Amino acid sequence: MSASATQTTYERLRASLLAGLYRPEEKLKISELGAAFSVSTGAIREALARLTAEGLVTALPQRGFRVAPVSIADLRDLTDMRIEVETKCLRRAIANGDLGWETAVVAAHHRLAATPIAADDGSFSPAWTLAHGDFHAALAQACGSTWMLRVRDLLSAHNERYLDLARKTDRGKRDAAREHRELMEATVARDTERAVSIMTAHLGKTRDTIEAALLAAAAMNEAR
Amino acid sequence: MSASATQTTYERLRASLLAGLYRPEEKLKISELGAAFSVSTGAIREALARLTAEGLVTALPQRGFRVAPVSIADLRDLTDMRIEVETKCLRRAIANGDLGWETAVVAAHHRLAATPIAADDGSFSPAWTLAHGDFHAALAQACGSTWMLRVRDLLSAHNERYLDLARKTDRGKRDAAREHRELMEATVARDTERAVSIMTAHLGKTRDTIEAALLAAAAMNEAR
DNA sequence: AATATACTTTTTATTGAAAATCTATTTTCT
DNA sequence: AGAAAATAGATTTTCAATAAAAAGTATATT
Repeated sequence: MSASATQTTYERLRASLLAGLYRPEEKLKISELGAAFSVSTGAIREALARLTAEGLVTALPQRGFRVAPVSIADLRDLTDMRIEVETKCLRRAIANGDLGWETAVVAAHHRLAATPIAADDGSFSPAWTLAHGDFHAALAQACGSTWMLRVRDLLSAHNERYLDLARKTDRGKRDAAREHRELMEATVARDTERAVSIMTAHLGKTRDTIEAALLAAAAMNEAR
Repeated sequence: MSASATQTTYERLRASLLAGLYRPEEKLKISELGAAFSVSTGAIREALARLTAEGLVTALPQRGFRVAPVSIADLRDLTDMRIEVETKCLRRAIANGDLGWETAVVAAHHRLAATPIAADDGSFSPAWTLAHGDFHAALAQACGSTWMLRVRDLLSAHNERYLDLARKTDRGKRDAAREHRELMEATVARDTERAVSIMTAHLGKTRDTIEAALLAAAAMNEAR
């Protein structure tokens, strides 16, 4: 095995979290996780410590770890920030990006467009989720700022968690494929203002969709 | 003891790191740290894991932990990002902030202005460093966005590390006290554009000062 | 019936030592 | 001499046992 156990445990746990395998505020019992991943509690603890620093997990001293909570307020705040950062990245990438970057964007879009959005059970397919994340990452990549990309990654991770919560709603009511295509086209055409405006609208729509899903879920819970 | 051992260890280690107690790229030996803080390797490991997620420490699997490197390129990138985020926070804070916030800004400035900048050995005094950090934090506080503040904190932490590297240079050549006072005045007067422009200049000057110090240090190393 | 108290169980926190891995040095061979 | 291999030493990683704390449960008390 190349990487260490703690490293792989961290990655696996993070992936599970982003895939929505655990519900928000659910308690993450160290020994259970250890059993599930078949590593010692030490490794789990270390992974959880890192996830805590990322904000994906909250730690209460002497009281263990929980999945970070979600809320509509946080989603809105997160999206505001994402719009700031993603558009800033996009502007800089369009200004700085070379042909290699352009090619990567086109490639990532092609893969995204060719990947079926829905899995058998009606939720987002994992392949689509991956391709979608990669496409957005590809757009930002040439921004030339390590710090911007780092913050972008952090925000994306948190957004992915929300995306997953909304994975059974509203799909198809919006033409996400078209939004992505237009975003790609404007970017490759180096039409900065158009690309930024599409991106802003795209992120806003995503927020609205998730918000609706969260409200629907809350209403369901209310009427249990 | 109120908090847990891992928690306090994390905080202590982080403070040491921000205070520049360990040099960039210095190896952080787990057992040594354990002896220094008199806790077990597990606690150290957990603290280091969190610091790794924050980017203050780098982890090489099977090869331990090191203090994150510094570079002029990173400083520039960091400062660019800081200017983006700090000004965005400031704009929003000036728009949203209530009297309580205004009061906190004035108070933080008063403390900063009244704290001697230099310690006996000529470096920044810890009290000044603290007051300085608090003043800048106070300015941003009312921005109304948790995410923005979170990112701001992250960037500030990294900046503090750089500040410390420059702590023996150039102090006095610039009138930081005046910059701070003008920043406070423009903010309290709700003069957004003026405050933003002072902030931008302030962060830029800080970067230049640190850059000069880094170059000087590199030259010294060259000619060892 | 509601609250308080003592007891039990579960879970977290912490430790130190064993196992695995790396680094530097020495030795061997071409 | 220079490269490859072996060895020894140091360090990291992992683990499982112990201690401490919190949560839960049942019993007693007001």
